[in-house]
Amino acid sequence: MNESLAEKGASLSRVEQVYRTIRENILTNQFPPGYQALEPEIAKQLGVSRTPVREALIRLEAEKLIELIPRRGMRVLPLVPGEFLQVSQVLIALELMAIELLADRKPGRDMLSPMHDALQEMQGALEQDDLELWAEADGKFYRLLIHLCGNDRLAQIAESVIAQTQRSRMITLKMRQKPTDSLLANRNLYESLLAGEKEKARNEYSAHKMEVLGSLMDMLERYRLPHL
Amino acid sequence: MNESLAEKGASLSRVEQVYRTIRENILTNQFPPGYQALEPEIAKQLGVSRTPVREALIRLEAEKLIELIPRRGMRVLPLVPGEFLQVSQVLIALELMAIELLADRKPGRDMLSPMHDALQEMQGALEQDDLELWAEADGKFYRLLIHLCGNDRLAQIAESVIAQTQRSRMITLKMRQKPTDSLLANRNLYESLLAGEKEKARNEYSAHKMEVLGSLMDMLERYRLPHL
DNA sequence: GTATGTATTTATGTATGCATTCTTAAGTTT
DNA sequence: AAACTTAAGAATGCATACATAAATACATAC
Repeated sequence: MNESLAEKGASLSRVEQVYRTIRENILTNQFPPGYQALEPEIAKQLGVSRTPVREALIRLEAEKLIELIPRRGMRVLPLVPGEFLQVSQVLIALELMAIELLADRKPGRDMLSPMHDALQEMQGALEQDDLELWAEADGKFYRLLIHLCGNDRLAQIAESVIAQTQRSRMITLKMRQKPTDSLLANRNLYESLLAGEKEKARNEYSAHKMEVLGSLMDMLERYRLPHL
Repeated sequence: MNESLAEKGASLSRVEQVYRTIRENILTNQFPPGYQALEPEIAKQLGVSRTPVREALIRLEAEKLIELIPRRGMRVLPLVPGEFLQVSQVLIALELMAIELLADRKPGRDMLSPMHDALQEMQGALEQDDLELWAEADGKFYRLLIHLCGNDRLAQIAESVIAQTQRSRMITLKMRQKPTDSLLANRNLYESLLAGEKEKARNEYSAHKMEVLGSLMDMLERYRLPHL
């Protein structure tokens, strides 16, 4: 698993440290979907008492990253395809709003420059055929969208939703064909935002995302993945 | 405050009971925005130890209903107008998606009948000039929308967002003029959904909601409400 | 009266204790 | 061998204990 928390910076509360550690383990798939662990187990591993572990688990459960089952401890929540679809739809809803809000801010080149950078990264990754890198840049691009729109609450909720699908993303990554079209779609989105063409941005995003999602769902069915 | 939990049905865990009690107190404004209370206080009031109180508070904090400040206990989160706007935008984003999803399901009269009932209730309330009743029916209408769209995750997140603005709604209720136009807009939305006219439904909803939200924000500014 | 320093109180973060109840293992019966 | 019973073990839910650190009260000095 992970190192004991003993050596970690003592500035943070134990709960916070436990929380972060477990969360990280989930997002990096070290605790894969379905992984189970008991409170005392985790507590011993991390060298703390059950109390902070418990409180951290409650937070993680509220974020829908795990579920707490009496007497079987925590269980990393797998996403069955239907759930993956639902979570993705939520994210799309939020990103659509983010596009709307960002467009309304009439952002200049300076404001959007981080997104431009992300686009460059995506292109670079594509040229090197580095899928991982591409995914990272793509993720960055949309995360920027969310954070630049000016609605912190939206950003925060979106981040939580992203966390829930993080692993799935990594898994489905390999199932997709080369994401050349995605780069193009993102470029178009970027340009539309810069030009302040709200409707265009919305439509482009919507069409592209729905299509990607649709093909992804097909894949899941074809490969009969029981969960993500 | 509230009755001790001693007499409550023992079927639920203490954490759950504490959680529900506090949540209810917040939503009904018995714990108004800014209200503060210390863990030991709450524990004594409810007749339990600090442990379940603590765990309940963590959950409420995750839902953004309260914040936990070291040494000052829990504090019911007030919404400054800017935050109210943001939360409302999130809800709009989700409801827009719900409309899209529901429309795609090609719902028949039977499926939508609860929404129709809510419309009737709104009309009745309007005729009796009963604002409270109207608000309740209006809330029911949109909650149905959310729950009928088939996306449970969306519904759940939306519910949490609604909870955050519940109080604000009740307060701003009195500031608005008679919501005749809202009834009309809701009727139109209902009809469009029934007719499967997705675009129309989206646009109607969007236009109406944005307008109401805009005028509400104006009011808040005019009346200089510091928070909700 | 204001300011400074000290003592006291007390809320919190975390650990530990304990009864309950589920799980699992062992043993027994058919 | 399968099914049922019973006993042991252990995780949980909650209560309690305790050290720490902040807040408050109080006393003293200016």
